[in-house]
This record gives sequence, structure tokens and C-alpha cells, in this order.
Amino acid sequence: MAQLIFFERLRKGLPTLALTRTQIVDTAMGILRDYGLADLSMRRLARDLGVQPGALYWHVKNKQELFTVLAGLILAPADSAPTDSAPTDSAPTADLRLLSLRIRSALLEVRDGAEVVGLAHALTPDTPSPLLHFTTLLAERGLPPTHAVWAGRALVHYILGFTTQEQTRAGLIRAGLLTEDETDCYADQAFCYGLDLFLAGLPSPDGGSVEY
Amino acid sequence: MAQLIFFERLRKGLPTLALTRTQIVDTAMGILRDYGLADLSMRRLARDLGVQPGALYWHVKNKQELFTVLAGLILAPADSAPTDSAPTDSAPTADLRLLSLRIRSALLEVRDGAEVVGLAHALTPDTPSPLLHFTTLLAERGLPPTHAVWAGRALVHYILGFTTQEQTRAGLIRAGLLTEDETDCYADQAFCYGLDLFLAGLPSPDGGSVEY
DNA sequence: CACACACTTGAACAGTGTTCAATAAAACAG
DNA sequence: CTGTTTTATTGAACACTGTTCAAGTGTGTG
Repeated sequence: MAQLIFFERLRKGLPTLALTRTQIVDTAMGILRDYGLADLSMRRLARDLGVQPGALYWHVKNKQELFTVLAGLILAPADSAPTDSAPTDSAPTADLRLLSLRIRSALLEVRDGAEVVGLAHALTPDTPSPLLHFTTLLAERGLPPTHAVWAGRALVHYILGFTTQEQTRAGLIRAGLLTEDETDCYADQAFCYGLDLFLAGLPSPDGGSVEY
Repeated sequence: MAQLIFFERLRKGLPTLALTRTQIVDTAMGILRDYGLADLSMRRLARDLGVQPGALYWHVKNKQELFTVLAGLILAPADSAPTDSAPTDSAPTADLRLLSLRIRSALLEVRDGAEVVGLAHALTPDTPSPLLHFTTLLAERGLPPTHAVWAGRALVHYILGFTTQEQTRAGLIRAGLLTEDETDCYADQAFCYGLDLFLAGLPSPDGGSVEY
């Protein structure tokens, strides 16, 4: 309905004053990108939209819902169709590795991205998301459903934990509360090392290392 | 007013005047145990101590410092000397497994324990803590220092991530925002499964699965 | 024109962490 | 038993936070 008004006004050449849900989400994303999670308050968001804080609550249930939407947007780039151009990379875990790396770079694209996704995932773990894709991939590999879920969650914990710490650290450095370490530039390698530790533990498609 | 506070303190069995750092920490721990992180505000803490909020800041720098101390207390039970009574458990990763399980149960002992430790660990990752012990154990296994650090952090991410989610879920269930799932009682097994996935990926003491 | 609906305001509620001048209590010195 | 210094606490304020809601505005329809 709000959209109707928006385009109606645009057509008539009137000032497009109406507030939209997408407008809110976009502005929120902008604040996140440029200033980080600490600056993303409902009041700041309202101010940037030239609106009173209460107005937001007509379009969005609460801040948590906003986070859920933002998390979806942040992870969207990692959700592309499986790159069928990918070669059958020697390792049989190439798909999991690729997804992990894609999620990681999607998170790194937005300041505090990992924390936002973590926040959203904590309270709505079953919301459709690339994070849940691990389970499917693992089940396709022949893991029994329960184990697939467990292993998938383990991977998600690692990815979110690692990337959150990385971005938190970056924030502290920006704030001058920490001095950049020479080891900071090995983050990618560190991530891959931990990731491969995980993947190496997975049973090969026929029979495996971990028995339950 | 002074009398009120006096009797208030007497009733609570607190020393009738002096406020101590340890007293503050203990009361904070009590709130955490009984009501959870959401209820642990400086004002609530002051009220429980029969004191004005400002008084706390003479003994404690800020809330973050309080968290650091609490995290230490929470993890303390996991810090006991290596149980030399432990048999040479078939698997060569028994020590890592044991430490992980001990940390996990220490976290579960206190409501929102994992989140508090995570909060403290995020801003002061180098504070002495059983969480850092993984690195030593891994180095003892012959991992080069860098890899030992990386692998240790990966384990910590998993442990904190898993347990935080578990406790958050428990909180939501308590609040009636979520209904208990029949899979919730398999948390221990799920934890061990993910843990062993990790450990299985580790190179055996002489030569290994993950090469860099 | 009047009714109804969509949307926004402005103000308030009930908190949050943190600071700081003034003040009280205890400790020590003469 | 004074006087001064040190230690500890108060009370009030600052600058915020998420969220609610009666009242009001603007628009579209009968």
C-alpha cells in the first residue's frame, strides 16, 4: 500500500514523502555499511529517513525483525546457484568449502555483517538462509539427517564465530583501542585452516572417520 | 535514608558499610546465575547491594571489566590441573576432548555463561583463560605455533558458538517464545559429534591430514 | 460532504551505562 | 582530641536505548 502511494506520487511529480519498508531496510543497510552496528539505532535510522522513530514501527515489527531482513540481504550474495562451472576439485568436500568461503566473503562485505547474521540466526535459526544449505550438502554426501544437521551447525558456529571475531577486532582497531597485529593479514589462511580441519574430519562418502 | 540502607544491608547479611570488589563480583554472579544476563545491569547490581549505581565505579572500571572477571570465574572450574588419573584414552586427542568437555560444562553451570565468556573473550582475547590452553596442547602435539593458534581458536569458536546457541535457546524456551523440541535433549551428543569432527581433522602427532 | 483507512507525529514509558561535584566516613598526623 | 588527608558513597545529571500509543493528518471511496 505504501508502495502504491510512493509510485503514485512519483508519477504525479509530487515529493515522494511516503516511507517504505524497503526504504527503511536500505537506509539501515547504509548505516551498517558506513558506520557499523553500534550506530544502527532506531532513532538514528529515523533521523536519516527524516521521520519520527515511531513511524518505523508501522512498517517493521521491531528491531529484531529488521535484523532478520538485513541478515537475509547480507547473505544473499552467497546464495547464488551452485557454480556448475566449478571443476570437480580433487577434494570431495569442495562444495562445502566453496559455500563456506562464499558465506564468509558475503559477511565481510558489510561492516559487522557476521554479528548481525549471528544475532538474526540466534533468534530465528530456521529462517531460510545459505547457512542451512550445509545440512543439505552434508545429507547429499550420505550423512544421516541428524548428523548432517549437527555437522552443519558446527560449521556455522565456526564461520560466524571466526568472522565475528575478525570484524570485532577490526572495529577495535578502527577505534584505536587495539593496534593492528602483523598476524591480522593472515585471516584468510587462518580461516581456511580451521575450515579444512573441520572438513578433514568428515567421513568420506562411503564410510567414515567419525562413528556414532 | 542511611538507616534504611543500614538495615537493608543487615537483613541481607552484608557488611554494614564497606563495599568490596569481590562483593560486587559475587553479587553479579548471583544475578547471572539466578536471572541471566539480561537482568545483569549496573543499576540492578547496585540495588541488590543496597548502594547507588555510581558507587560501583569506584571498585570496577566499567561493565566490560566486570564481564572479564565473571568470565574468569565461570571458566575457573575448567582450569583444574590435568587429571593425571586419566587413562591414556585410546584416541590421541583425549586431552583436547577432555578440556573441551570441561569448558562446556563450566559454561553450562551458569546461566548465559557462554555469552558472558564470549563477550569477555571478544574484547580481551589474550586474557589468561582455559580457552588459551588449547593452543598449548596443540603445540605439544607437534603443530607449528601458527597452526596451533589457528586450530585452538577454531575450537573455541565452535565451543562458544554451540553453547551460546544452546543457552539462548533455553532462555527463549523459558520465556515461552519457543517450545521445547524433542531434539533438545541430544545437545551433549550433538556437541560431541561436532567436536570429534574437529578433532578427527587434526593431523596425528607424526604427519597429518591437513597440510599447509 | 462524510466516512474510513493508511500513515505519522509527539510525547511518553521504562529503562541503559557512565560521569562527577559534593559529601560523608574512616585513617592518620600532630 | 583536634586537623588534615585519603577513601568511599551519594544524588543528580547526561546522553542515550527500544517501544507504545492517543491524537492528528492526509488520501481515496461511497
